[in-house]
Amino acid sequence: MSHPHSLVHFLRHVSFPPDPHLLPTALKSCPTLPLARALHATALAAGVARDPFVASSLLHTYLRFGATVDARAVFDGTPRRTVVGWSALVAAHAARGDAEGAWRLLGEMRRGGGVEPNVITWNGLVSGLNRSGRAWDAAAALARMHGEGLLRPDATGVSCALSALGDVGLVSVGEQLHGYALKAGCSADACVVTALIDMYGKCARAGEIVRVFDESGHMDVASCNALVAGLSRNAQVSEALRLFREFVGRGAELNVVSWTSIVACCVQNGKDLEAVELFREMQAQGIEPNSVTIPCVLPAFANVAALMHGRSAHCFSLRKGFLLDIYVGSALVDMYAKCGRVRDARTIFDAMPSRNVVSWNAMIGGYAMQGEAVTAVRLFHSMLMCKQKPDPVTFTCVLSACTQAGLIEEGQCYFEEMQHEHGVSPRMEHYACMVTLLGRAGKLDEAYDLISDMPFEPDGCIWGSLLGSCRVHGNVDLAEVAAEKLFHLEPENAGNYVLLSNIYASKKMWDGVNRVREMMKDVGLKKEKGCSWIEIKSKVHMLLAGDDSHPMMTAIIEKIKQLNIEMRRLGFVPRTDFVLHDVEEQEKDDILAVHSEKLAVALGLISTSPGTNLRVIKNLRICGDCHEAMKFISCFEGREISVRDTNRFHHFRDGKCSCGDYW
DNA sequence: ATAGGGTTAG
Repeated sequence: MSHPHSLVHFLRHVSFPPDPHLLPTALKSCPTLPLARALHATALAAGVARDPFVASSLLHTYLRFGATVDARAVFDGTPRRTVVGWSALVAAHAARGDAEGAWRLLGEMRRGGGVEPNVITWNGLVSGLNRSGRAWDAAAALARMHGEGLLRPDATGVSCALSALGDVGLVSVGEQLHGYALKAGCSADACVVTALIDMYGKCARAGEIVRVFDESGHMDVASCNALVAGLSRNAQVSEALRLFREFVGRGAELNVVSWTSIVACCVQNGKDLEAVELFREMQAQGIEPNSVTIPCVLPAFANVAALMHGRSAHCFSLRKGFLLDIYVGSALVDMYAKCGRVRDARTIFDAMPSRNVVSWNAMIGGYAMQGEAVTAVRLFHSMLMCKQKPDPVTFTCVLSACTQAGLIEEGQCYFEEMQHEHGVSPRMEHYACMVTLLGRAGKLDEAYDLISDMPFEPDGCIWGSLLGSCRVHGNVDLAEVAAEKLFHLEPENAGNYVLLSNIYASKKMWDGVNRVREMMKDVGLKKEKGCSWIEIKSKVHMLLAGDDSHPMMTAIIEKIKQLNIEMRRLGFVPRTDFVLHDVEEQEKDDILAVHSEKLAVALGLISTSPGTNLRVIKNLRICGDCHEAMKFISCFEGREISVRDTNRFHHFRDGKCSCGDYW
């Protein structure tokens, strides 16, 4: 039966009536709805459509293609309408999210058909509603099943309902169901245990998930997986890793879902290098990644710019046919864009068989990150032409593109259009983009007015953006306003004090400088550790500011010293004003020397052959001094260097940067 | 005819 087409061909062209024993087999493997209809016509012509086996096959085949009307017509023509057919119809309506239709059928079967629903009918209803995202209806259906007093929900129904409750965060109902499962004696069922772990995990009850798992007392792989996912959701990455290692050690039969879960867990909790390592280990264990694993691991490659790993995931996906998958495609677009290969990203994007809002956002965001604002905006218009509805993320991408390129009127235009033409209310990040857009262009008062008119409380990013712009344009008054808010919102953020101090210093307002310095002594400051990644010969190196643990650190420092001498000789002046002011003047050079992006570039210079391009990723924004230094190094060493900071890409070449120093 | 676990953009 591997060639249904030939079978259909046979059935249509034989000169004697088709065998009712053959039709169900043909229907079972029938690949399309039109062919099913053709087979139905054949059956009618041959007078066998009412044969119980043929009719049942027709019913299920129509339901498989979602053709509920055809299915119902066939069912009504059936001599004896049994609970099996009714159940299938109810489940199909529920699975399409048609709760009302499903309930109507349930009533019809009892009154019109004189058939009582059984536990399978109810379970099918709960399960279908759950899968179609009608969580409330699913919970209500289970409650009613219980309320009817005739049927006790079994493990299947409880599992489905728990799954639905987790999705909408109805933990109190979930707890009641947990209690029912204990009473009904199905709380040890493997599916119920897994569903409980899943439900508690989605409702932020990290303690409960471990308790349920421990009490279950046996190692079911799906429960293990739910546990890892639950811990991941609740940011307990070390606990998840510890348990995963324990499962491996105890010889649990972990599958591709288990490995995908732990990889996803690491990626979602900022442990990119661990994710890369686990992905490698999974394959060493003989578990082959599938089309879910790939989009899980790709962000890890993107975050540390592991282009070679990303490329091999691309090739693997190509061989496996995963490029047809919208998740895989979107994640590849994002990965290439974040590795600075926006053209490769575009190739993937153009070849995708279908695109959703995530795919478009990834591509538009990719251009924005490159500072290719015009292309980003053009693509946004193509998106609208393709009838793809934009979402809040789309506008974050479009507005940030405008910000990078100083497209002020355009940005303001999209900010208006977003609200009035696309019905997207501005969120914090949209205001942050607008404040940056106006502030960079020197329209500080307009930026301040916008903040004042915000319908909700501005956060630290908003005021931080204003403060940064005040630094660029030397506005002390607004800087003091912004800084006061920031000292309140994020008192431990060292950068804010430094910025304000720098603004005072640039105006020679030494009283202000001293005042800020005093404040810094009083509060416990937290500086986020600068961290950069560079991929050299398929290996990703991580370099931390002020950390000398890299095995090649002596050579790296030597290289930086040598570069500093050359820079000095050629008239390059270090921008020491980007350093914290609580550092003695003579130390400033040394502090600057260990910014992580410089360590990464130095390592790249001494580990690759002359002329090789270098790609560095950094967890903070690049500082002005490093920006100048990169320009110099690109020229002096004859290298192309790209640095992706939290904001965008900087491509250094022949002493110039692609951002045109506007950042 | 019904069941539980992993996925992409900012």
